[in-house]
This record gives sequence, structure tokens and C-alpha cells, in this order.
Amino acid sequence: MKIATFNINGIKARLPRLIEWLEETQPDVACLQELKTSDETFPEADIRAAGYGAIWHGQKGFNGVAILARGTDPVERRRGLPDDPDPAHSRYLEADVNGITIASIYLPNGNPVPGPKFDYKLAWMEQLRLHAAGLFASERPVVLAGDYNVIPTDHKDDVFSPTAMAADALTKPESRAAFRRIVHQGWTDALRARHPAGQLYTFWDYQAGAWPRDAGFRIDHLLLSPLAADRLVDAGVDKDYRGREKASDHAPTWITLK
DNA sequence: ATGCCGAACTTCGTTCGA
Repeated sequence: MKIATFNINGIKARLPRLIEWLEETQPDVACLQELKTSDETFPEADIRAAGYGAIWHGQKGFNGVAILARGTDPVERRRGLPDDPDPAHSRYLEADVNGITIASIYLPNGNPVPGPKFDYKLAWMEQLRLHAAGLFASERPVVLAGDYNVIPTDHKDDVFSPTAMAADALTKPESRAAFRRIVHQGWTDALRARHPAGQLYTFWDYQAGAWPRDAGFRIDHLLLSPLAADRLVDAGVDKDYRGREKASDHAPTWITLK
């Protein structure tokens, strides 16, 4: 079973790229972020024609998350976090697919630092931590997939330049500590578990030639509960999709479970 | 210190992203 997460940066602008990726890589589940479209304008028919059932939590202009399942309909469990600091933001969707609980997460960016957006990021992460604790305690196979907007370490395999990113909300100690507080509940960072060493960038900025000079970093993560981690077979980043025409600034990131 | 690039609405500039 292949489960992927993909920040598509606008599902309307990216629809041909999305369908192409679904057809070429055939994920069983695809968690999408940054739909940038309202519930009413989600391209359900195109997704269904590609062979996927879908649920989505849209928002006009920005944010927005979805869960797609090949040949079946995800069974929705929750939209939005409990006690979401700003329920107007569509950033969390949770469903069951084939016995696995799967969340599609679009964690706030948090820039500039300091400021209200950074405060919002940390508040949101605290609510995610509380909700994740409940999921963990359920002892189900759970996959928390999405764009966490946190670069876990300063290692060159996680970030092209710690110096260039030092003032950014993605690397601030408070962001990393909040991420660790979740992971240390007992979750497995699937990409790093499968590849303890080696570059695993998932994002390259559109600006300043970041893609051609490979100036990327790792912010898209799949966290696995113990019952999911026990089934982990492989994990990777579909890096070549970042180099295609009209690409998202993120690359699809995936795991396979037995 | 700032903009770079790209998408979408607030629509020929502004806001947001990371």
C-alpha cells in the first residue's frame, strides 16, 4: 500500500500535473495540501475520472487539504483540529482508508519571526500535539502525512544551507522543539527511518534558482504510529516531478506499507 | 536590506507562500 503526500500549490493550476502523477505512480492514498480553492470548485470529476475517491476541506485563495483513495472513498473522521486556533484556515483532514487512519496536514508557515503568524504556528502545533496523542493512544495504524513547514535538523541532507535559513520559521528552535514534542510521543519519521543518511529534500523555492542549484530542504513528512511503522517497507521522494513544466515547488513524498 | 517566482483574489496591484 503506497501512501503519498503532495503539496500541489494550487489544484486548479496544477491539475494536469496531479492527474499525470496519479497515473504514473498509482498511489493508493494521496494526501494533498495547498488546494487554494473553495469546496465548491474542487475538481471532483477529474479526480474521480482518474480512478480516485476523494474528500476535501477547501478554502478560497489559500490553504486547503484533501485525501484521495484509489478505487474507494476515504471515510472521513475529522476536518479541522479540535480547538483549532483559527478554524477559518483549512489545514487538517483525517480519514480511514483500508483500515489505516490517515491525516492530511498543512501546518502554518509561521513567517515572519517574531510575530502573530509565528505565534499561530506554535499554537497550531500544540493542538496537533494534543490530537496526535489521542490518535497514538488508540493503537491503530496511523499515518500523519503532510507539509509540516519544519526542517527537522541543520544536517545538509535536510537543508541546503542552515545559515541561509537560520532566521526562518522553518528552522527556529521553537518550531523544531514543537515538532520533536510530537515525534517523541513515539511516532516514526518514515523517510528518515528508511534512509538514515542521504539527501531527502522535498521543497525547492521558485526563486533565486533554487531548483537548478539544488537549494532545497525537507519539510514534507509522514509520521507513523507503531502499528504503521511495523509495516514500513520503503519510502522516497519523487524528485523529478519538481523539474517538470508548471511544477509545484514541492515534490511528492511517499511510503509503502506491507 | 530587499527582491527574486508563482498563484489567486483583493484583479494590471496586493497578499500569501517558504
